[in-house]
Amino acid sequence: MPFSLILNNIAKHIHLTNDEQDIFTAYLQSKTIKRKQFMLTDGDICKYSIFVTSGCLRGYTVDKSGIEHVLSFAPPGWWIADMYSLISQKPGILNIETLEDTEVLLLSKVNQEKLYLQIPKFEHFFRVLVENSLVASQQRLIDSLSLTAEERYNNFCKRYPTLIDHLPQKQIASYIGVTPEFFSRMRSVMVRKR
Amino acid sequence: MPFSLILNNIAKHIHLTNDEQDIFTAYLQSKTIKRKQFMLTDGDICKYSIFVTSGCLRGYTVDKSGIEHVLSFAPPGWWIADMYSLISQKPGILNIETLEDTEVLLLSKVNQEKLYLQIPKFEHFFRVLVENSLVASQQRLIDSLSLTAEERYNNFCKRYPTLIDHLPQKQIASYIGVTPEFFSRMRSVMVRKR
DNA sequence: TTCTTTTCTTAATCTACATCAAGTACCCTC
DNA sequence: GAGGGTACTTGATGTAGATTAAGAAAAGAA
Repeated sequence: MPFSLILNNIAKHIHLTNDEQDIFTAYLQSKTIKRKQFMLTDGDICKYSIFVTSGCLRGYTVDKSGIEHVLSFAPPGWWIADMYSLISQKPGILNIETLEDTEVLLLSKVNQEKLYLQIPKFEHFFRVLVENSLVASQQRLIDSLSLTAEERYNNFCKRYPTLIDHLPQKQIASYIGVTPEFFSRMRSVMVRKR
Repeated sequence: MPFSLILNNIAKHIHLTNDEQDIFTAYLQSKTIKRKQFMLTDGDICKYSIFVTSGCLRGYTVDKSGIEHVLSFAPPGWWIADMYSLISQKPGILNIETLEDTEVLLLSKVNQEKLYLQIPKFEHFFRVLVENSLVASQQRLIDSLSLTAEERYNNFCKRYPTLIDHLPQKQIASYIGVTPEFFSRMRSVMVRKR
């Protein structure tokens, strides 16, 4: 069943009865997307929380000089959305794109709110989820203020071990906040150091 | 009454009966702190969410070169805590210090959890609060990746209009992520531009 | 008040990283 | 297996902001 990953994920934080599991999964919409497709683009209103069951996505913004900044990668078992737009239902600034062929489960904002009313435990689940995102986001902000590019790269390797050999270098460069040229040079220096 | 600010704050998101208000305020602990006192230091386990009723606090980390990085200011009406430590109950990395004589209300983690059980609406309230923090934190990360120091300063002025003339420049410099020297120079250039 | 400490300014020099440019190694697709 | 993107490398030069240093101004403490 395609739901085992998401249900195990939830079971880490709240216990659902079989009936509740059925209610929940009925609210989900399953989707398969080819690589390099957009699930959301700059200016869209974000209507869904996306849960990844296979493949990988990235969320990024484009600044006024046209440079892309990757905010997050979403390998299997992770959620991704434009939180600003999802909450406010105003046009967002995030682009969400598949990096390879990908399967996702969509939970619409409308269904998410029904879920809060029907099964209040989900308020708890999503609160915990958002708390963890907040901690990660704050830590990344601290890192970007206080670490060198090389240290940020080492942190990235720890945080996303499955992604390193699996992702174009320019995407990693964008995530840690340097140009692909500098990233390439930095890596060759790191290899020489050993 | 010292509770009107916090109750109005909550009323923006959930409705509480008079009884519920009483339960809630009974969980709060009121405190007055002189300026330059620490409410939390690096390595402490964070036991409280802090709500500011008057004065001002700042939360900052110190990196390995000894440089301080301000993560947030907390003027009246704002919450502040070391979220990582509060959630995990492990030693945190944040220092929380009063910038002037300050009055706060403390909600202990223990009481917060009792509140979730007794008045489940508070799950909703704190979920929304954390969601908003997450959006702000992500926006600040995007800003730090894509804007110049001058643009970040302009954003700061919009976000914290009450604080600008009221806060030592070095604190603002630390928040936007530059040295006090560079900040001073930048401001004099900005004045000349007009 | 005077003394001490902290904050702010200005200037010279330095560095991590960006930009521009050109070449090389890949895949994909037909 | 030839052509055309896209990804990666390497080098020369440019720049935002850091560092160091020293003096001026402001704010607390006594």
